[in-house]
Amino acid sequence: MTSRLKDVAALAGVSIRTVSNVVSGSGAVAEHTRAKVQAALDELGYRPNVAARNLRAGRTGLIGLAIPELHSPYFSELAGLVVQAAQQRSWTVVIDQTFGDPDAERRLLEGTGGRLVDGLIISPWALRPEELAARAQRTPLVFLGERSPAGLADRVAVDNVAAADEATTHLLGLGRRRIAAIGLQPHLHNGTARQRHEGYHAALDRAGLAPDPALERTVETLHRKDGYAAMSALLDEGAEPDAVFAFTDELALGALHCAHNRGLCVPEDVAVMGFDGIDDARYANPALTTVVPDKRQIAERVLQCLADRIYSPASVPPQDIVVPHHLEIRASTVGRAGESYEPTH
Amino acid sequence: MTSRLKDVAALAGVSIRTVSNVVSGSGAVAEHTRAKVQAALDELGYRPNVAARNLRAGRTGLIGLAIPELHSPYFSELAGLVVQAAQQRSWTVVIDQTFGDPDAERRLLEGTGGRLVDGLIISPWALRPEELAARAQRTPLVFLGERSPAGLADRVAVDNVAAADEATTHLLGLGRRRIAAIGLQPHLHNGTARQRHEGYHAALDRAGLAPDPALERTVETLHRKDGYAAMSALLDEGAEPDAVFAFTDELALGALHCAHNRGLCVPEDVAVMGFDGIDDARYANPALTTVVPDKRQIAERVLQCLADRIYSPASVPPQDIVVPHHLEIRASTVGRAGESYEPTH
DNA sequence: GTGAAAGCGCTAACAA
DNA sequence: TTGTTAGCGCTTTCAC
Repeated sequence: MTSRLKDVAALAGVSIRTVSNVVSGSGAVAEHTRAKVQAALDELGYRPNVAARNLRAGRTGLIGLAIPELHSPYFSELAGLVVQAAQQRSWTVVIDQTFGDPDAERRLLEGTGGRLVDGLIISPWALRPEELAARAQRTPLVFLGERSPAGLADRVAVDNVAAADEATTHLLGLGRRRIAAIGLQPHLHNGTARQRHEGYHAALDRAGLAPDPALERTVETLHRKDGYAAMSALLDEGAEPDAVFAFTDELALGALHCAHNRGLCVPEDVAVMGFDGIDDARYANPALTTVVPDKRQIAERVLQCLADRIYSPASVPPQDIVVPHHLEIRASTVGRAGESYEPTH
Repeated sequence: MTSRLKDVAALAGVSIRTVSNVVSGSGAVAEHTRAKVQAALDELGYRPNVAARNLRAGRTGLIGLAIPELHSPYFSELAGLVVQAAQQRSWTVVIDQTFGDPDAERRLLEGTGGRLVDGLIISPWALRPEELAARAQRTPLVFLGERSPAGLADRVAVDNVAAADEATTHLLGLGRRRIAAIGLQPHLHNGTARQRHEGYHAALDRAGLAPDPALERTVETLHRKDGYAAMSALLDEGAEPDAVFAFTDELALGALHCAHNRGLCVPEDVAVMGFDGIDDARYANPALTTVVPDKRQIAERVLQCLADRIYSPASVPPQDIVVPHHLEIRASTVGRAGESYEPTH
């Protein structure tokens, strides 16, 4: 069943070397010989053995993608794009889920798997910058998304502060004055929540509004249920928000569902917006206004960085790549006008 | 940087064999020696070379997961569970997206990658049963989900006919009589749509209702936008449905969004239900009634099958494993009662 | 244009 | 209990 180069060589009556040349397309082979070898190749249904190849080449052709969870729409969309982009570069992607577990992140950075991958893309979550720094020198590494300290390794992200500022400014522009923020994560050491929080404050500040602690909500994770719970608390505790800026779309969708269950009108009673630009947002009821990072470009740039690190021995200083984003305004903030919005792709 | 067994052996002043024993934990090593070796191991930061190991073992420790697209919630949830379950068995998962492309499916079945994976889990989409059969004999193979012909290889799926019947029966039980079906895919050769269609008919039949072609809608893909378009057409063409059974949750969410945009009340004017039990369904407005396959069990059984095929040379006849499902009844079909439903996890 | 052979790093059969 | 060594299948240098 499993035929090796040797078998093909024997059948074709040539040496192993010649078969190898035919398979790889390298080296010069006489047309006559090539045909003979190809016939043998086909007859035996030869498939190269990757393990042997890798051992020889010192590379595996695999790259790792470490994300908190595949299950969440933002990461699955991103992962899909990374897998696609990697394929174009003849890389195969191995996906690891860290579930926000610091030990899992640590293990991946240390490369426990034993040089399984040629490079690693990681979206850190629970690890402190110092610890990341200490471990970042093994395999080529790129920090992904908005949750990584700059200066340690290449990093690809959107400008979270600016984006959160724009989001908040959009709500302010609609005349909202009691804008809640859902998604603070003071217990985590990634910068995302902090940066979005900062942008939110900056916008309020420019509008001459003082931040109200009663309107700022901490969440444990970024799932819909946390958004739902935060919104419930906000309403129960009489914070009386007239708008909600959720730091992720999932949180926003949870908040939206809560508003719906409470019989509130969105956006009349309370406007809601999210961040991430996931597909669900477009089809929510009402459709959710959100900040959309250019995910395709994120995937592309991340792989570009990795390729540079893997193939170019010359060590360039860590790059900090900022990917564009834009606001997608829908019914959850502008109401009727957006209500009649017909989705297009 | 990259140290090999040989280096460790030299440093510890023992043979390569002893180091190997310490690393793998096999073989008996004197406590004294072990400590010495361990010290050397730590000092050099030794990491085994997987490629070499694989070459030796004749296995790569990788399994492939081929799905239409990672991007869709149903598949990303499933993929997340498969990755997790695989990890417990010390397997690493390589994800491939076929995007419903027959050539991509063909290539994967043929194992173009060259024995990269020890086994393959595939959710076929565009390939005909005959073709699947012809190619199914290379690496151990398990067909995943509801889209695979039985009898060719192991297969894990829910009972689609029964599930669709239950779904339709639920709507009939609410007094609905003009129940539309969204999600027919006569152009595809996978059985899913056909089976759900069959269950839908069976239920109508038992209720003494004749199927109305005007209520049955074909879709090109299973995305939300297709559900949206199908619902639009249904309404525009005056089919006057009082309920919609969408063959997937994504389609249902598209339909729901369309109903919302048209100002229809769900479920008063039209009840909507889906199939797949994705997380978005729970938080839709109104929350979506859906058929929930036990995804965790699907992942578990799929890996079990693969493990059996990979480790047991004895060739058992192909198994056809049916995984349980249940109806999750929410506001999109039962209205107010379910409206006050507070999500719990 | 083709063949012979070394060796990638590891495991395990055989020796001591 | 530990050392020596053959090969896993492939690529590639060196020789013809």
